[in-house]
Amino acid sequence: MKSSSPAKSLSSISAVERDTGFSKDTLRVWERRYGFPKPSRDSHGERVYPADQLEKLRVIRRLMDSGLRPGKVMAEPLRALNARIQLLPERAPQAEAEASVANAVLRVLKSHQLAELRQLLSHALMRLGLQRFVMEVVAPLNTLVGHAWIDGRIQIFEEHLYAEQIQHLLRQAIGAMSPSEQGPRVLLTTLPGEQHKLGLLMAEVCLTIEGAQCISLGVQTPAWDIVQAARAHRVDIVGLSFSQAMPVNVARAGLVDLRQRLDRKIALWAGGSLWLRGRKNVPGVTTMASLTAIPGELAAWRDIDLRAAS
Amino acid sequence: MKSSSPAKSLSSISAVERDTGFSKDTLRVWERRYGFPKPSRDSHGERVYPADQLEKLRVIRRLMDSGLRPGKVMAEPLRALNARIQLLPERAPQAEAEASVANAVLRVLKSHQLAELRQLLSHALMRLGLQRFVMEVVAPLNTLVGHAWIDGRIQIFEEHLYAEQIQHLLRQAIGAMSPSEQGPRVLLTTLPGEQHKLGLLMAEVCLTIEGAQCISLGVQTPAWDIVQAARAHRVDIVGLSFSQAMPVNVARAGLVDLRQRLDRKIALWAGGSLWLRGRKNVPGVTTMASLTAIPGELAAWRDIDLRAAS
DNA sequence: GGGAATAGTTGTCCTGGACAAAAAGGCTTT
DNA sequence: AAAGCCTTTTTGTCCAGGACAACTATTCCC
Repeated sequence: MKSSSPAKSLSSISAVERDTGFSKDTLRVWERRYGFPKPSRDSHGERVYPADQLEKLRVIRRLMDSGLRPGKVMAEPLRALNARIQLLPERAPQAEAEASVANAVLRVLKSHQLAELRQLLSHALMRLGLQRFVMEVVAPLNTLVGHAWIDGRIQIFEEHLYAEQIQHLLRQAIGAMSPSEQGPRVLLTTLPGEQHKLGLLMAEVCLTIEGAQCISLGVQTPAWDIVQAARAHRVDIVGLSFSQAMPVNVARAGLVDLRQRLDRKIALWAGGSLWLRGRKNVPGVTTMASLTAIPGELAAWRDIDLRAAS
Repeated sequence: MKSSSPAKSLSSISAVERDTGFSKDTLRVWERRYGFPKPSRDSHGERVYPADQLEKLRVIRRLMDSGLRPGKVMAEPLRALNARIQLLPERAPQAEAEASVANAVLRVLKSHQLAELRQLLSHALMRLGLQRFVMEVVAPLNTLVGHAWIDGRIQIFEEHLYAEQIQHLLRQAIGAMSPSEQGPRVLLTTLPGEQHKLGLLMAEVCLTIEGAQCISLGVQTPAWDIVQAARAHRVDIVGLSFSQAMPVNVARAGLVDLRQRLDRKIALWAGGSLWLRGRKNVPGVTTMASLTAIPGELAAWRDIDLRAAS
């Protein structure tokens, strides 16, 4: 459908930055190097981006998130870029039962029926129980939804809506559990730059089920404040969540820094899908690629703690 | 308690941008014009900001938010700026009872007793009811906590913990309300750059109480995606939340842009504490400085809608 | 085949200049 | 005193083009 609006929408460089997430510096240097985007200029000589270039930039964003480099894609016409998206490696399907739930969620998400989405998710929660729901449905769904966005099968706002609903569900579940009084005290948060909240919430669910006392600070707490909070709340463990979005070396540097400043007695755990790749461990930090590792690590911690106390 | 800053905490210009909200361009031009901030340079010649300058920048942010201009404050030493802050008209909490709740929350927050904090908040919620709790306790508390952070009376992690607890409470409350089937459909989110979620949640509570159907996308949705979502979900109203953290002109530019792209029939509402200052309205956008304005605006919308239908 | 060295790619930071939008100040008129 | 209008000052954002470290791809050698 060709938009019938006669007014051609033009965007300033800051509007493009807001919409695409590419910084002004990046947009300017691309223009210099690759000749795209090539905005026209207004009377003051400032860049003015037409709508079609903005659209191409959005496609480029998707391709880059799937690993392509700008030099390759910038020169190609929009048609070729769309073809490339089709060729992206297909996702490996999950196990049978969970795959059907996941696909149903994706379908409902695309049909924009909020009530159905809520019902579907809470029904799965009831059927499987909280722990299995988180580990077998939510965790795979997160990556599935992420990939579906790159493929263009769903849009950003649909991903946002999904994340919001899951958050609602998990928070209610956490609230319904009575907080333990005796398990290890765990401080949960992410480092600055890591915005993904779902990983944190899933970890909180699993930890609480296993009898830990969770103190969540939400996302993006600077290292120094984590140290302060750990001291103030006298926690036993500091747990950090990392998504794929964060560069491995940034994460690693943050962990080394934090480990150095944190009291030796406090355990430092790093979880999240980031640790699927990159095998090198940070000394003094326990990394977990999956939520399923949590019960085992908690048991190990209890064991060590018991021995230290005796 | 004036906590000593981390021994040698140095920040890059992008870290300062993230922490203070002042753009890199602004920070550089201030250095050129006023001689402050005056970062040292690393081996590459790149700016490196010491912690005390960052602290002064945060105080400046607070003073500018209350109307002072940079030329005035930049030259003064930190001591004088803190004195100025004392003179600012502190927004008096509404009534006696709520003020005592607010102070109690602040005190418990600083004593790091999570259980007491939870109990205090949920007790206030029970006593006042959801609507009064949100309007008379949570809203003033948000600004109080924000100010206390700038003044150094509480630390970042304490603010994070507060926000996290409120979020838990409000989400549970929203989940407990049965969604309406017939009220106006409202899409809720924030523009990129605005990370504060509490304002959004408070709005969702008030709107749901008044019988609207809320569809929340969480924070930071690009304008283009808001337009797509509004169309897909056939909403009547798009509601955006803005905190003090966002520069007024950035917010205004975003609203103008969005209003232009959004279907004329869809109402655009902008709420949040940002609109306390800055009186000029954006044409075609309804701005609300307080949650208390929501019922009235909803009634007005229903009135107009009824008339349009007949 | 694996690992190290080399060559290309890419985002962010730098300087210093320019200018429009907004605010303040001065002045006259109701 | 309040309201309007003009001038001056203040202030944030944009521009160009250069530099460079961090990253990725490729080649070469064992």
